[in-house]
Amino acid sequence: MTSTEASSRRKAKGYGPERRAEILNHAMRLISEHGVQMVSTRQIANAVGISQPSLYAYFPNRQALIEAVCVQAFERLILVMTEVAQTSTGLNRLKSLGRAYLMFGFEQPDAYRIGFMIETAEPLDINQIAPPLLAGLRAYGLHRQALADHLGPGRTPDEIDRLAQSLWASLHGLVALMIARGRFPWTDRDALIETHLERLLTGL
Amino acid sequence: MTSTEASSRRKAKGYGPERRAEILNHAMRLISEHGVQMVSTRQIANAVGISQPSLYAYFPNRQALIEAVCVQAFERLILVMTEVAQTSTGLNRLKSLGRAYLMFGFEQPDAYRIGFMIETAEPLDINQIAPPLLAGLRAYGLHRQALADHLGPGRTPDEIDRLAQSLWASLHGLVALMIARGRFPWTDRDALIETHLERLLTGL
DNA sequence: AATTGTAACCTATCAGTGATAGCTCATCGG
DNA sequence: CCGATGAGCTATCACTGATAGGTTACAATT
Repeated sequence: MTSTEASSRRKAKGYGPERRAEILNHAMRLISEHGVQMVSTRQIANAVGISQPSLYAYFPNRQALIEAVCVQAFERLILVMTEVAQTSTGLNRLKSLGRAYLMFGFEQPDAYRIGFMIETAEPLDINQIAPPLLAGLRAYGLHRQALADHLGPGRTPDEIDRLAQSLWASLHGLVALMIARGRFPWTDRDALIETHLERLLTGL
Repeated sequence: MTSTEASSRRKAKGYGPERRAEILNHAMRLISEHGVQMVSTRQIANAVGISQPSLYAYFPNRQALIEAVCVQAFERLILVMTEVAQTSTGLNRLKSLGRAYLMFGFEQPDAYRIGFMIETAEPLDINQIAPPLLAGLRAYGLHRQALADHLGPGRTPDEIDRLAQSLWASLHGLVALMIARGRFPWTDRDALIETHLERLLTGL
């Protein structure tokens, strides 16, 4: 109903970028509905109203399409985190960012899944930087910057990286595990979130 | 070279359980070499020296075969964690368990993926949970018990659950994120592991 | 207004995938 | 020696991601 089949035999030409965005939106919806493994290029093309090979005019292969979907999801988190980062400082900012990150995951599990839980392929070429990695770096960068600001000078970049990545991974772990194992007898979510943040930030 | 092709046109009959184990061993080797997504049922059957449909006499489908491989891997995790749990006590035991858990994830990423990262729509009924998930639950049980032992009496079960789940999620986060985002510029893995364990256990 | 070049789109097809149907023949109890 | 059993096989299915090459819409040029 919502996704109209191609009524005419051939879909009108779409201006490059617009059609690309159209493909991404349909792909994101289908993936969040059925899971990335269950969505084929033919299903995506059919939803858009074009033929399956036409996708390959916009993406070199299926993997690249999936990665482009991930980039969109990252953008949403970056927006939220950027806003939160401007409302506080120091340890409070770090905690608020963490809480915003967790809440984003719980409230928009589909976006979170696509952004952080769908695996990307191993590097084909070391020199080529994949877009999802760049988008992920931006989100992580906000978090790392907040940590660096709180810790103050006198820390090596490597030390900051280790702490930032450990903290980042711990935040991810709670969201990812609660999404992937929603049937597990978790304790009260809000209490668990506060315990998690409290434990992670003590001693910093 | 290592995997002998079927020399005769037809492979001699194998006694059920032995052939099943033979299939699992070849599948485990192929998966560890090429990754679970890159191994087809035909490749597995070819390595064993039987036809591809013959696999379906031992496993209802490919997913069941993969899960059986993971159960083997998980048995090793539980074995390692059980041994570790007996060689130390208190905080050291908790730390050793965490380290063993992390190393398992890094060394058996495919087994880890299926056990902890692939989402399931399975029923809550404990008797119908897929074997790999049960193995994961058993591992969590060892972890929670070690934490309870360390904390000693005077803690409510709910308090123990919150701490155990927060800690477990943090461990999971590091493995899951490093598996799912192998392209991210992580700091030195061993140093990151130690920093992670150190941070998670301070204050307990 | 007709022409032409570009590129967006198509159909047809490929090799490879997981899975099923149905035949064959090795093995063993009688 | 002979049937029954079942482990193994070949043939085939529907579907996947991807490629080759023809077709047509559209804008720019004449």
